[in-house]
Amino acid sequence: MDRYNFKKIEKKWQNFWTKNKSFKSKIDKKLKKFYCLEMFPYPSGKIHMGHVRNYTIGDVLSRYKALLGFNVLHPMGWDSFGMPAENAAKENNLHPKTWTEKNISIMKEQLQKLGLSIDWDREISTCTEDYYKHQQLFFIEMYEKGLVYRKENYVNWDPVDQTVLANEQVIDGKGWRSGAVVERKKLSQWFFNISKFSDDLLESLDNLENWPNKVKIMQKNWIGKSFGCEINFKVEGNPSINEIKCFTTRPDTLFGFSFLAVSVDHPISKFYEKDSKFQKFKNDCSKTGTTEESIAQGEKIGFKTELEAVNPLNQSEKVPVYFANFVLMDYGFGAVFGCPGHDQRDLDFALKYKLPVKTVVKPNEEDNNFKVEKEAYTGIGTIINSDFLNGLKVPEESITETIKIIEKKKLGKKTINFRLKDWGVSRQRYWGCPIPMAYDNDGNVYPVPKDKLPITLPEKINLKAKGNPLNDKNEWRRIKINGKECFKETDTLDTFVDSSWYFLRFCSPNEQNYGFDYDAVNYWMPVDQYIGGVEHAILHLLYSRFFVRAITYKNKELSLSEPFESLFTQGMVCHETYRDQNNNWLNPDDVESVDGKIFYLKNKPDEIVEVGPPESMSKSKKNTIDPGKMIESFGADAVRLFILSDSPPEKDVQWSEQGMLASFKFVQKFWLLNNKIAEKIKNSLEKEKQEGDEELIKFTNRLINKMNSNLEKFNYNVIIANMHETYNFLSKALVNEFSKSVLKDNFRKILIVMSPVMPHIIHECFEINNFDIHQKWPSVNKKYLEEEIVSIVVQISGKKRGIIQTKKDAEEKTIMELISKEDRINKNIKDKKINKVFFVKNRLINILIND
RNA sequence: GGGCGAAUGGCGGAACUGGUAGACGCGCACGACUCAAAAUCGUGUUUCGCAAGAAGUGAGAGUUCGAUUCUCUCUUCGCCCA
Repeated sequence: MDRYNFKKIEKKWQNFWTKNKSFKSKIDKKLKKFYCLEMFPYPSGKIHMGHVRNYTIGDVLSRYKALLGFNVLHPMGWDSFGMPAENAAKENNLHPKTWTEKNISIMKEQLQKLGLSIDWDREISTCTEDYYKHQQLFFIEMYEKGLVYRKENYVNWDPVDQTVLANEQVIDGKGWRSGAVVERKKLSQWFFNISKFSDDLLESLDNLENWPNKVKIMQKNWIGKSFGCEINFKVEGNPSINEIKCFTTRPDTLFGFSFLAVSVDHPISKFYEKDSKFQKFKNDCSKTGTTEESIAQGEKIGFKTELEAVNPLNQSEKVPVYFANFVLMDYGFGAVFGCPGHDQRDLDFALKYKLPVKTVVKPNEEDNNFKVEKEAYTGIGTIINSDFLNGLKVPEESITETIKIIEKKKLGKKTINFRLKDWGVSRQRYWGCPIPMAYDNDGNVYPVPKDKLPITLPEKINLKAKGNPLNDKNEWRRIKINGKECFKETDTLDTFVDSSWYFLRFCSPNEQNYGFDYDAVNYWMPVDQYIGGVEHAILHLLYSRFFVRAITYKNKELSLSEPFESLFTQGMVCHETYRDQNNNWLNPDDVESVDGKIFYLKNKPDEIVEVGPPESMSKSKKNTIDPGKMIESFGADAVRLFILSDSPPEKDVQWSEQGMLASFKFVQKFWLLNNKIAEKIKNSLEKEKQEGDEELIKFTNRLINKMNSNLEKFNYNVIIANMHETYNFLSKALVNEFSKSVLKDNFRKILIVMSPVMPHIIHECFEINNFDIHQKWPSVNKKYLEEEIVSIVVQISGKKRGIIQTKKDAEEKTIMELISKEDRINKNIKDKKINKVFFVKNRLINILIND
């Protein structure tokens, strides 16, 4: 018998699927829909193993649901705007569009070689005018609904890339791509008013029952709702400044007040603008980034004013007022009261400027002489040294009680504060969606009229210019609005905007007049299963949730609250790392080993290679495996099989050459088995009953049952184990004779349940056996799940002493009789007094004896 | 520092709702086929022990007739936030 020629057969079925548009999805209101979506890729060049894992998981689910009779939508597209295209363009003198399109065609071909059940007629690419023109209309609509605004804001400025960075793009105070130290810079920026929905975004998390808990917790922390109180501090020293308003979550520590710190952008700063020392200080502050992390870790610096703030709970106490770099204007009111005893940041500041440290909370196990010295105490405890607040339990009682007192004395009021800030969407980049706004010569802002949309990107561009290349395009910038000469906005949108609604576009990708067709979205949405990496747990998912709210806001035509009904976050694909004697990273291809213990450079046994622990595959560590090569050498079915086999999908999986080979062998073995069975079916006689029938029917039903529950629970690694079990069973069972129809029918069912994982070979098997290739998922006959003979575990005083085979549903008495006949078990009980017997039907008997 | 999660053979990992721990795969060992090797097939493989048996799911306690599973404390690791 021939070896299985995966190249020929995989190609054959991929062509078949393409030609017949086998995965084309159409709205059919009679059918139950299932929208399966994996996070779409950035077209960076070639697909990587992470993609293979992500899309294989989604494909198994899609094929399974389709076999179950769902109307499945399984689309694919490209998140194709973004900086890498611009960077690559600079390096290679290629236009970002050319570079992107080339990558898309390579990656699309690779994905097709994986045999994914994707409706390619719905392919979208966010960098095309056909996509982003709708996004511009959304922007205008959001502007009209008051969800978009412009404000001056500090941004993380990367001086090398000449761009604004989002907080998460700043790592250890440096730009994630350039590595340059990030500066603060004030720019006019466009913002989405995401904080308008803070409460809704938070509360609705509870309804997302099929989201991983950890993702919900991360989002909750990110939104960061906190209760606190705003307090008005009386200020003396300057007749123009009477009061400074602060937000605090810890009003209960007011008696520990030893300074008041305000942001350099606080309204009172205007009184100091002429002060050259203040100017210098302000300048120094701009060297710290704007992330919470860089503020927490950076040096705390202050600028002392002549002002004094009065402690509202103790009018006789006055403390100095500082400008400080760790206070941000966009949190609270740009002012905080300093309590060094119970806030580490405040303590660092107080120690530096020799301000008093007052202890007003003690841990429960300490006495009233407890004193804070080098470390602020932020834990639970009791209020001390605080006059009428003394004795209150920290934190709940002390905070609520203090707020009550403050409100009663009309010094401030209870407030809710969110950590979530509005979403700054302006990027000083060429390769993004142009923001459809314009300015006249006086700086007035106009939305681009809808009939002048879309604003398309100019094709010819000089990317080598510093800063935003669109700034130089004077001709392109001109636009007439209401007869007035205006200039287009040159900033483009954050690419997170592109991916915040692509799942809507997939519902009606060819709709020309609007971003989506209402009927289509009302039918397909929400996404029933969203699958992707946990690294997008916060931003992408939060932004998408916001976007759905923004679109449905003041819009009665769409009833959609959440974009993603269920979420599955898959683990990463890891590989060992290798380094040579000079500490250079090495490719797995350049390394070999005879015994699997000692590794050396290929063909150079003298050059020993250092083996590091498995880490997420990355180009920088060179521990990547190219999926294209793997598919080339082993075939798509084998690669799909392996990527699912070794670990549960939500956990990291380690790439293993041996595991890959084992999966390849399995496909080969299965082919031989299929041919044997095909032969056997042909030669079997149609008899009433044959010796192997019963066992085969039982096995098949159990297999389907296991497959059902493992598929529903995403235990895809166990499914592969079930497939191996099936092989082992069948190859042994073949010595028996079967009745023709029984063998045929059961083998057909077995093939169906294996088809989601290895669709190519199974379709070939269908064909060889003359089975229809359009099958339905088989149902389980529960009758065959039950055993007539069961094994009962016999425990004596909790210890396993033996196993007894008996008829199903046997009573305790019967079992005891059987035990008395089994010497090996009985010797443990005879002559002993039986205290008690625990009996679990069909499972176990536990006999407690007196020793 | 805070939050979340994990820990099972030489390795990756199974185990329903508390009821036979180690499914399945890798590796390893032995055997068959072969002049030989590869490939393939078969058998075995938690540890200690010749065996009977004993121990065993990161460590320690608790609940229970019975705990990988539930509770508490600790250790280590991972992820996220700071």
